[in-house]
Order: sequence, then C-alpha cells, then structure tokens
Amino acid sequence: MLEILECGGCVEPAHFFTLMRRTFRIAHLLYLEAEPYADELKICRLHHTFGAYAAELYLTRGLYRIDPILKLALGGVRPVEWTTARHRFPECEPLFKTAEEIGLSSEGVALPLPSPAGRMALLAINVNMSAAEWSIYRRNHLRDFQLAANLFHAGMLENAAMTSGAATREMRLTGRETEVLTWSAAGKSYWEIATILGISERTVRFFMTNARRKLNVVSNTQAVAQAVRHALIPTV
Amino acid sequence: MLEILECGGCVEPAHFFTLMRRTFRIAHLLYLEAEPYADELKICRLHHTFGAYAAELYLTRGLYRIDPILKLALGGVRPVEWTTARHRFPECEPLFKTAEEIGLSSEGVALPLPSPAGRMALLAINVNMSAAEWSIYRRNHLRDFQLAANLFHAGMLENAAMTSGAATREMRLTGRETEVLTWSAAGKSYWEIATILGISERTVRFFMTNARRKLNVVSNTQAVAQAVRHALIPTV
DNA sequence: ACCGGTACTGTCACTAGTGCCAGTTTCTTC
DNA sequence: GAAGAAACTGGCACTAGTGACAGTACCGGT
Repeated sequence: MLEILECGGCVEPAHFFTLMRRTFRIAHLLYLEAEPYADELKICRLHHTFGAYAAELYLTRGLYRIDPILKLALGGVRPVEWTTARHRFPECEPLFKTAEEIGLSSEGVALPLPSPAGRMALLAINVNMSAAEWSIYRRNHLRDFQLAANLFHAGMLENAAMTSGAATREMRLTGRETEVLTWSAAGKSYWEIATILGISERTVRFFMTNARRKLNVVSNTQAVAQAVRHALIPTV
Repeated sequence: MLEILECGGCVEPAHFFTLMRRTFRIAHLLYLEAEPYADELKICRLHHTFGAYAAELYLTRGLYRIDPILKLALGGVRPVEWTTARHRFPECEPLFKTAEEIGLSSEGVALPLPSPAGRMALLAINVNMSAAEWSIYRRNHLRDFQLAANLFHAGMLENAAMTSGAATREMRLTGRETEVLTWSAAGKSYWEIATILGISERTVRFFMTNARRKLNVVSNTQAVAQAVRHALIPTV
C-alpha cells in the first residue's frame, strides 16, 4: 500500500481512506488542511469518513473552535493521542461525550502534517478498540500511519498545486512587487523604498497597489502578512 | 527506540544519531533546520555525522547553494531519493563526484520536516549499500525513518522553544497586543479593531504602539511581518 | 504590427497611522 | 500595603498610506 502512495498513485481522499481502512484496523479517518485567519481557522480542505450526521453536529455547534485535538495537532509536530488531549483539557469533556453518544470511539491519534507557507494540516485516525489493545496496535503501526499520512498529504499538495495552477497564476507577484513588499515588511516607508530601489516614490506606490490588488487585500500590512504566510517574500 | 523518542527523551542530536546508526544500517545522518533568507538559506541548526573534512569542503565551496537534495527536500513534503535528485540535476554531478571521492556513498534519502512559521527542516540519511540492497532496505524501513525523524524534529523544536523562552520573555506580547496585531494582519484599521474588540480607537493605538516598541520595529506592517514570522500571532 | 505584461511617472483629495504629552482602574505578586 | 503589569482613555501635530484620475517606454510572443 505504501508503494502505491509513494508513486503518487493516490490523490483521491475516498480511495485513500478505503485503502487505509482495509489495510489497518481503523474506524474513521479525517484529513484537514487549514490556514490561520485572524482568530479563526480558514478550512482549505476537509475530508473524512465520520458521516453526515457527525459532521453536521460538529460544524453547527462550532466544536472545531474548542476541539483540543485540532488545537494540539495544528500547533505542534508531535502525534497527538486523543485520550491525552481529553485529559489535558477537561473542559472539553462534553465534546467527547457527544462523540461517544453517537457511537464514536475516543481512541485514536492525530498526526500533524505541517506544510510549507504557514498552512497546517492533520490526519486524524480513529480506532474502535480498547485502550490496552490500541496501545499495542499503535506501537506497531504508528510509523505506518505517519508515513502514509505524509505521502498522502504530499499527493494532495502536489495535486492542489497542479489543479489550482491557473488560479494561483492570478496572484503571482512580479519581481518589483515582491521587492517593495519585502522592504515594506522590513519597516521601510514608500520614500525609503524608492531611494533603495532607485525609482520614484510614485512607482513604489504603483507596485504596492498592484500587489494589494493581486493579493486581494486592503492594506499594505495585510498584504505583507499574507505574503509572509504564503512565503511569497523572503524572510529577513 | 521509537518509544524513547516519543517520550521526548532524546533531544541531543549526537545521541539520536548514535541511536539511529545502532538500530539501522545507516552510514551518516544530517539534520538541518533553516529559514529562507532572500535568495539564500539562513541555517538555524545543523547537526551531522559526516565529519569535519566533509563539512569543510561542503561549506567552503558553497555546495549548499546548489545541492539538489536540499532544494528538493526543503521545498517539498515527499521523501527525496538521493539518486533521483542526482539524475534530475545532471549539472550537479561534480557535487556527487566529490562526495564519492572522499568515500561517501550516494545512496540515501532526505526526509523533509516542515515546521511552523515558514521554517523548513530535513533529516538526510546516507547508507553504505548497493542500489539493489538499498531499494529493499528502504522499502522496509522508510516508515521507521519517517517516524523517527518526525519525533526527533518535534523534540528539537520543543527544546528550542524552552531554551529560548527566557531570552524571548522580554518581547512577549500581552493578550491585547496580540489581538490588535492579529486583526491588523487581517487588514483591519484602528477604528475597525476598536469596534471588534469593543474598546476605544485610542486604546487600540496604545496596544499597537506597545507592540511596536516591544518588537523593536517602526511600523505596524513590520510588526505584523515579524509577528507572523515568529508565530507570535495565532497559528490556531 | 499588434497585444499583454512589466516597469515606470505624475497630481489630488482623503484617510490611516505615528509619536508625543497626559491620565485611571484593576489585578496579581511580594 | 506597596510595586508592577496590564487594560483602558484623551488630545495634538505630523507623516505615511490609499484610491482614482491620468500617462510613457520596453519587451516577448501569435
């Protein structure tokens, strides 16, 4: 199975999930790709096998805002054990209770899949076994999960880069636009940037305006924030 | 061994390398953490077992600037096979020839370890075996390498966060400062932020001024750029 | 020869951000 | 009970950024 993934043969989430469930004793899977936006998360891609009812419950109650598993996995690098998250955030007990009520197990692990450009992703794995059983199973197969998750994630990213190539082309910045954003991120004013680049201040404004339009933002500050997050400008 | 890593017991690179070489048939290891800096790479952390002579050669000749393995691994998510990189970049043949001359094998794999906040890292694994042998060994143990790399990387990041915590404490932002920066990064003006937070516009300016002073920057734009890069404003 | 994209320059009116001065209140911590 | 940090508020002078109007010059591609 891992060979299939490695050759980039599986970019269909449903297919990947089926493969995983057939290969391992996995009850449910969830793949989430998101980027931070103000104090919320902008969900870029979400695939799972929990079914419509659970998803409905999860979204309408805004549970993704308090889910400790999301918080830990999207913030870190280390695999997050569901029960660990549960114990560390007792105030989220209702969330787990709700999950149990609709027949979902509370055993599982969430694998952080950090991506370039400030985006974050995770693959959550939910199993239907006792704590003792899971402890052993996990020890044996965590490495498989991790590799499979990484390869699937890589496939998803590559696929996204290919299909959204046209959409991304719209917001590709020119050399000068990148330069003025970079200097702006370094705290330079229009006048200073003009002096540095040896062009008129008006031209700097022109490039910056174009950059704002392309990035679809309303201020230089927002443009720089977005550019840094999307790695459109070099780090100083 | 993986259990040791998972418990965060191994944050000493030399120790980790020894453990890996004892457990697997690995010749050499290299761990690199870097962030993009203009068109160069700023190396944040570098540990390896290649010895002083190889490192000297590598650094003095500026080989890290052309090394295709670095380029592929720091840019992607998928494991990079050394021989694949070699074939795809024939112009880098001298690099591999040099490596062979000083007795290094050309078989191995580089595992990208993307981190939060735009940084990138990789663990390169170098083995001393034939292509056929490596092909089989790799198939069996890539998942072990991947998990070990992830756990070690997680340990390194956590360790870094702890040790640099004291130095960074001076410029720790308060809750409100973080909030106004976050909304500013989202393109909101002072007036809008004041409305959102339910405080006066003057107070927003006050927090922003404090944030600028703490971050030692001259504009909101620069403050936001720095905050995004250093992950001072919510990534979750 | 024309077109689209990039690089470049200009003015005007308006809004937003910056640095400086000055305060009060509430809470934790020693 | 004193000290400090954090959250909050006001005004004034000045500079910087923003949007909308307008242009010219150069280069590579069908």
